[in-house]
Amino acid sequence: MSDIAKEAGVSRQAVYLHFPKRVELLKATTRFVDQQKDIDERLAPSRSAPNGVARLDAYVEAWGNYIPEIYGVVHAILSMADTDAEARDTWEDRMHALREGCQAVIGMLSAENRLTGDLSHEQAADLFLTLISVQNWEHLVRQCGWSQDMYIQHITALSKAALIKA
Amino acid sequence: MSDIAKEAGVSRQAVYLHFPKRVELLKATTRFVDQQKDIDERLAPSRSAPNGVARLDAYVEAWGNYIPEIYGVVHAILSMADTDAEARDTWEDRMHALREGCQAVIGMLSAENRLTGDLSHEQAADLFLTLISVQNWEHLVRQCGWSQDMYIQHITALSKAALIKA
DNA sequence: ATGTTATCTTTACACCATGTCAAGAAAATA
DNA sequence: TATTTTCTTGACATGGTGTAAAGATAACAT
Repeated sequence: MSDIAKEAGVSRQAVYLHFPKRVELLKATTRFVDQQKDIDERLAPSRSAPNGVARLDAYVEAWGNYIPEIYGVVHAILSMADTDAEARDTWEDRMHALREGCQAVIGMLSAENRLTGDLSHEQAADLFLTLISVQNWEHLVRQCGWSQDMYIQHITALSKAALIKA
Repeated sequence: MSDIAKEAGVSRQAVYLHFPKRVELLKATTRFVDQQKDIDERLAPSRSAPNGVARLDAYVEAWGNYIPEIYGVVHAILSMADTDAEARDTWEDRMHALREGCQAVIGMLSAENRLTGDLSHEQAADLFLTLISVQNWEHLVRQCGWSQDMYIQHITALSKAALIKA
């Protein structure tokens, strides 16, 4: 909080005046970034995709390329989630929103009879959500040094392998 | 540290006497658990597997079933890794050891010409390591409520889909 | 059994981050 | 110009990590 105040050229207490708790500041930051980077517009191609496979492609690409934009604040929230219930809730909200996108992909695949047989819709969403998690991005891109393109390409392939009927 | 001392029926300072820093205690705990639960023995079936696919199966099963045994202390180390360089090193050491197992699987698959063509050995190890990460276990088993069996089964299938030639 | 050493307890303190509180200055607004 | 909002300054509470020193207790060796 001190560092942020300093960076903003304002006193530490002024920050607390606007954001009583650390987690409030982080929540407000995500709201701001989501609006600034226009997450909704980025997801539009997925929503208007003509079929399940195209929808999956567009979804992984949109979300996967959004992760680096929000990684900083997401990481901060995630590191609070162990001890702070509100941080946990904030993260769960986002995961819930992301899961809805996953379910839309899965529903479309299922309607086209292209969903793999060995998964319920719930399990498929769990697995899809796991594959596109921030943690996996962090590992591949930040730890292993993969390029953003390589990441998108392989996570897409993996998601298809997991969800789509052979 | 207070809680641990209390649980151990000893003063807080007695703990600091044996483990000067929090991270030392966690490192010692992992060493102890590894020895107690005999991680080496658990991985033996993978090392003696007759072929790459069997080795992959055995590796995912051994490690995947080991994760819940060490999750507590691993989580504690991981949550320190952001701020503590030694915690980061400790975790990297373990990841390095895990990666060697991944590389053994990949090397064997490659020797049998069963490794997928669109991945270098390094990339294959990165991807394999990502799939069997503690974070993915955490998400599927703890968050989504998957059974240990279901987790092993699907992560194994996913690893095969990612690594093995069609 | 006695002296020595290692271990543990008690108490106190330093440091740092989060969060609170109150008084007054500065800025915006009516 | 009066009022309200915002910001600053400085002080304090809390909780966790880590340090330091003095004395108690246990284990051990001769």
